Amino acid sequence: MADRARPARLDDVARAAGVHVSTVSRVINGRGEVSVRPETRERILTAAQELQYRPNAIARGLRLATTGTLGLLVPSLRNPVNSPIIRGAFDRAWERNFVLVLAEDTGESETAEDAYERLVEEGRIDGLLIQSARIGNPHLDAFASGPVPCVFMDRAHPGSGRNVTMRDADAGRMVAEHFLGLGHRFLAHLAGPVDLDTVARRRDGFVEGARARNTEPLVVQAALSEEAGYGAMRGLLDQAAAPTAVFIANINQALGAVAAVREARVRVPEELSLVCHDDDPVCDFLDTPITAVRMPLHELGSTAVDVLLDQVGGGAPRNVVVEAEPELVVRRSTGPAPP
Amino acid sequence: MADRARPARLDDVARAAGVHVSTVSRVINGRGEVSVRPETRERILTAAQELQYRPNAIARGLRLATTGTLGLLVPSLRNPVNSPIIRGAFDRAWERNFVLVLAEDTGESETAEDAYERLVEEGRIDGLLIQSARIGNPHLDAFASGPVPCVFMDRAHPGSGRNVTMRDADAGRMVAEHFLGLGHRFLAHLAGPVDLDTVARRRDGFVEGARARNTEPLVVQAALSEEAGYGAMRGLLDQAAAPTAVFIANINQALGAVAAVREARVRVPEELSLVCHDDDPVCDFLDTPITAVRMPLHELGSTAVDVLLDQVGGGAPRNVVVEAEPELVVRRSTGPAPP
DNA sequence: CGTCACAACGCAAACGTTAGCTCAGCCGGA
DNA sequence: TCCGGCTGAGCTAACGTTTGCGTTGTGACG
Repeated sequence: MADRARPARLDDVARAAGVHVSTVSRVINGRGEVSVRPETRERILTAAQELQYRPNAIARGLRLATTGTLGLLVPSLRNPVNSPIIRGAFDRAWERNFVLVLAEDTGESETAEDAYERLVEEGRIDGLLIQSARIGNPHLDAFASGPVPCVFMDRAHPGSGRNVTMRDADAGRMVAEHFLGLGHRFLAHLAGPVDLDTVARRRDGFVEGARARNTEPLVVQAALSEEAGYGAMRGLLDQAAAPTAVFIANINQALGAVAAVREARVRVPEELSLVCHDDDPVCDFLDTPITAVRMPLHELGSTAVDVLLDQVGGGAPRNVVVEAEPELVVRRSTGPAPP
Repeated sequence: MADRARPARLDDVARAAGVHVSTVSRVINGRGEVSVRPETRERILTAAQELQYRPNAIARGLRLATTGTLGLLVPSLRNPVNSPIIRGAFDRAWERNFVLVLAEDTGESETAEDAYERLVEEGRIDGLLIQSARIGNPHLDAFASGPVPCVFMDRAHPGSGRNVTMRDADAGRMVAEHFLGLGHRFLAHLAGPVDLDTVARRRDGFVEGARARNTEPLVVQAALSEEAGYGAMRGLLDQAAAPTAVFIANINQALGAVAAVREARVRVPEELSLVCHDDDPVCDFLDTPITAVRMPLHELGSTAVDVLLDQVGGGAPRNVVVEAEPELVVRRSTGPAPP
């Protein structure tokens, strides 16, 4: 019914209100201090309303050299941990009147550079969020010094001076203290690849927390996958003196580890306490629901957007650690140390 | 080092090559049949290369009234089922030289219309993908008849004539046949809300498959949540004559249902066989890994993009069912019927 | 009554592309 | 030799906004 045929332009509104386009423009996005008669303003506003006028973002983008769009480069749309971050970023961006375009860095050949070309060099975005940058990507520095502001979230890009991270060390420390408080003395950490700074910080916090009470935890490394978690946990259980409490680096490892524990018929939490980093809906529905540390992922996304927009607005790049504390969600996989 | 200060424009390339901008434009995105001397063409091309020229997407968008951008409206970034769809859409869009902007319809107040305004009415996108539209949204018809093409994926919008769906009925039928093949005679389906067409088709296929062998399955409805799955499964188990095989509508329900089964100390698959719709990494890591039907979600996303771009290119809207067959991933939760 | 300041708007040039039209040469054929 | 057609470009007007500047008209003030 409504003549959707051609969306109304500034000119249409101007004609309808009997004024010039420039006046309409000023009234519509003037911040109040435009000198225009109240009566004229009213006329313009109602005309705009009736014609359902919406400013064309593309034309405005061309004129203002700013698109109202942010890019989000994610390592994998597969990993469920990403969604709260994406969501957090999306929500805040939306709130602040920006839209988000997606790009995926699958790690294959040149996908990151391809994304960079398509988004940054073609002028589609005002700022770029890089989530968990693939470490060692030689183009990262180029991104950081490129024509549009960018911010690295979760995994930092060392030396870039524009990282938004979480209190990973506190998470590790928190888990260590939880274990120690339950009387455990032989702790272990199933760590991920420690060239990931986020993984390294978790480990450091855990180790530090244990040492503060004169305990040296065992640390083993494994990839962040189910298979690796399975293998690493088997290794731990086969030891002469097996640990009584294990902190697992992420949910995927944890799923594998739990399978290994089940296979070995070790009882949780009577004989072994488990904590997993990254809370996930699944944690609630394993045979024994697993205690997990919930990171402020949503806040990570939203503050990353804030920090980025600060840069877009002309602010200097800076490193930020999101304030929110990691939270330990205690379920049934942790209990007092065996006697 | 490279003077990122100001990205090269068409004009810069023209000056460098000693020709007019229009010639550069023609050479750069001409499809070959432009009449220009090979020598000139060469000169332009190398100049563009040296200046690292990239066409400005915004300016081009304004001129061509086409943005090279597609919108993706998703119901929730939380639901993990969405990610393969998003990924599929993203991949194909990227392949076909489109970028994807995200919008979330949280279901609160006016988020869908808000997204519509920001994306469609402000002219940011050339087409809109609507994933699992919230049923009953009064604006859906407006979307369908709006100024930019749109396509509904997964959940159809009845009568819109632009739905991309999967072979849901075949999925249901396949599960029924699997059960029947194992000798089960008392089947049940834990269905979702059947006002969702996708849920209804699954159910119909299941029922039909059972009836084809003269068995009338029990169908109960519950919300697509863990709690509802838990409750519904309790109800089934409490029955005088409990079913020996249950087809569960989605992964969330399944997690709740599995918890109920565990609590009731019913052995799977000895006493009860379970199949869950929607395969998920979790399925592998439950105490007894659960047989699931894997839907071609990635294909759903990619063909939705194809169908949409067809419309964008001027093609008439149409309904499409993605060809790929649902696949039954047999795990340990299904076995022969108890004697 | 002349001048001046200021309010209230119009004009036009940009932003970077693209495409229809124009136009100068040049070659071939009558 | 003249004309027509073709090749290889250039010119220019858009696309829809924004904004610095120019131009009116009005009231106040000396």
